[in-house]
Amino acid sequence: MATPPAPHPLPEPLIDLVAQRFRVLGEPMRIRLLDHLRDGEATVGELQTALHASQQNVSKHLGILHGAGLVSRTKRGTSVVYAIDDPTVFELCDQVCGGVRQRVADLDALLQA
Amino acid sequence: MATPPAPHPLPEPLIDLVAQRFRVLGEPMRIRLLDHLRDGEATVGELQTALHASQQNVSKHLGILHGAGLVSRTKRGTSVVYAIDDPTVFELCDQVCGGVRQRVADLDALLQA
DNA sequence: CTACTCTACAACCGGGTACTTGTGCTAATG
DNA sequence: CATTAGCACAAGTACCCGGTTGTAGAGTAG
Repeated sequence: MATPPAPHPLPEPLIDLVAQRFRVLGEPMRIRLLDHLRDGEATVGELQTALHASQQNVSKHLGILHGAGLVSRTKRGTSVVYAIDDPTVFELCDQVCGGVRQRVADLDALLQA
Repeated sequence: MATPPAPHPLPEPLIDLVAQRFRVLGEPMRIRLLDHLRDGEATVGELQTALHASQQNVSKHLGILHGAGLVSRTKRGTSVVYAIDDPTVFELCDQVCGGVRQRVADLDALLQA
C-alpha cells in the first residue's frame, strides 16, 4: 500500500491539503532545517547556531514543520530534539532538485545557442 | 542521467530554487490547473469555464506556471493553448498525496484510539 | 474598417506570512 | 529558593501574494 496513484480529478479538499504541504516546503529556511536534519536529530539551539538564525525564528519554523507532520518533537531535559518524521520529503526534494537542474540546464542551453 | 541524488548539504542558491518551485505548487488554483491539464492541453477560456475562475486570474496563474517551466504556451489563432511541459509534477503530486493521506490516516487513528 | 473574441499586462486592495522584539514557562544547577 | 539555560508563544512591522478591476493588444468575422 505504498502509494496508490493520485485520483483524478483531484477532489477539492485534497487539493487544498496538497497545496498546503507544498506551501510548507516553499520556504528556504524550512528547506535548510530539513536538509540539516538529514544528518540526524538536532535541538533548536544546534539548528540555530548551524543556520545562523534567531532562536524564535528557528522554533517557529520547526513548529510549522511539526504541525505538518514532517518532523517529530521530543523533549530531552531542557532541550527539545527535532527529527525527520516523514522521510518522503527527501524524495520530493530530490525530484525537485532534478527538475530545477534540468530547467536551469535548458535555460543555459538556450543562452549558449 | 535521470536524477542524481540531491547534493548534501544543499548549496544556498539551489535551496532558493527548490523553495521557489515548491512555492509555485503551493496554490490550490495552480494545482487545479495542472490537474486539469493532465487530461491534455487546454486554452485559457476552457480552463476558465472548467474551474469557474476569472480569465485574468487563470491567465495570471498560467503565466506563473509557464515562468516556472511547468507548462508550455502555444498561440493558436486568437487562443493560447497551455500544456504540461514537465510531467514530473505529477509524480510530485502523487507522492504528496500519499504523504497527506498517510498523515490524515494517522490523525484519524489517533482520534479513534 | 469596425466590431467582437481571446488573452495578457498593470494598478489596486485585502489577507497572509516571515522576521523581529519582548515575554513567560519549564527544567537543571547551585 | 534563586539563577540560568532552553524553548515557545504573542504582538508588531514590513513585505509578499492572490484576487479583482480596468485596459490594451492580437486575431477573426462581417
